[in-house]
Amino acid sequence: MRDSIDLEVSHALLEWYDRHARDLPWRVGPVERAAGVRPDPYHVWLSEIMLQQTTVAAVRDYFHRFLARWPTVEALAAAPDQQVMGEWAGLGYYARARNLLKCARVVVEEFNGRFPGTHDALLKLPGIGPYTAAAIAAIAFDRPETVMDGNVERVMARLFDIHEPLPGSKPVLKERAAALTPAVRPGDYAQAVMDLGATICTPKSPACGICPLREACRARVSGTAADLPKKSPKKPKPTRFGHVYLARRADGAWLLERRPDKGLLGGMLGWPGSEWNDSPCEAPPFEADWRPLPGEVRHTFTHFHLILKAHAATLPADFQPADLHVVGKHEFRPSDLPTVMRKAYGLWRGQ
DNA sequence: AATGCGGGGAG
DNA sequence: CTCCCAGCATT
Repeated sequence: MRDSIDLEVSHALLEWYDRHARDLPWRVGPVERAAGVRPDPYHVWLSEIMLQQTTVAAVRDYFHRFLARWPTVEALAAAPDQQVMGEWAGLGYYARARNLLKCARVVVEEFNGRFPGTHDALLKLPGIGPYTAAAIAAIAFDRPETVMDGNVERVMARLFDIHEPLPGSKPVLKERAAALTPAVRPGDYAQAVMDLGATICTPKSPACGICPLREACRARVSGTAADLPKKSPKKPKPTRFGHVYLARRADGAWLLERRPDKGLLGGMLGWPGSEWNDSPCEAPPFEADWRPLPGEVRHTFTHFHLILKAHAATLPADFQPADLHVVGKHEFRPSDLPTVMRKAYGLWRGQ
């Protein structure tokens, strides 16, 4: 049951949000919102998928490009897979892009192009988990759902001075967040907590002095805000090594592989090469006059560091190995490549 | 409950 | 360097 403290907190947050809400491309302006205009579910969904484990700054341009190229969910559903993967290239977590397309096609084929408006129905769609289902239901459909993301976890841990480390504390944090979720304007409230976490209640050196919740915050009283939430220690990242091979034909075409859908960089284009192991092992995809490119590629993935040596060769214009894609000189866009592969191309350009 | 999965910005 | 980000799918 909501007590008066809860009401005070959610009211203070909404009031703060009305004055300080960030102007984000997937939001409707305050004037429209006051007139009862809801944001487009397609825009909300697209932004929420992009924002999974990704900062607003990184998402902004991608969101505009996707919307310009595919203005509706029908347009996106009809897009060729490789176009969508290419447009997603550089944003990371490529399973999101594969699930984005799957989801768009389900929405078009099974829901007549309209996103379902309940948490449970949204949760069944590809790429939509508990957080995103709650966010879309609250923001686009005005449902009183409680969103739980990294921001909300941090704000709740501090507001209630919870010292139990994540992820064990998740149920308690969720309970606290649910108790604060108001019946009115749940979508604005959800975005208010996340805005607060992104701009005031930040991971390091939070701006407690200007926080709208400073009176209620128990961690501020204890002086523990900057140390919360506590997290269980994480494993160190090993370093792996490998080789990549940049083959260019005399006609300017490049030889690339499409990586399998499962696993690292799944579904993306990349240079053929060796496995990535503890020790480097050369593995040219075919016989050629390979020359080493100066320098090396250094890149860090979620769970390991990678050091790549790159090799280049020039081949006859009619050369075409069976298992590689030939990408013509004028179709080849480095921006279609994931970042590590883009870095390897950078070595070739800089040679 | 643990693990795999990108990339960039802040400190 | 380390940490974190509007997490999800899989095992």
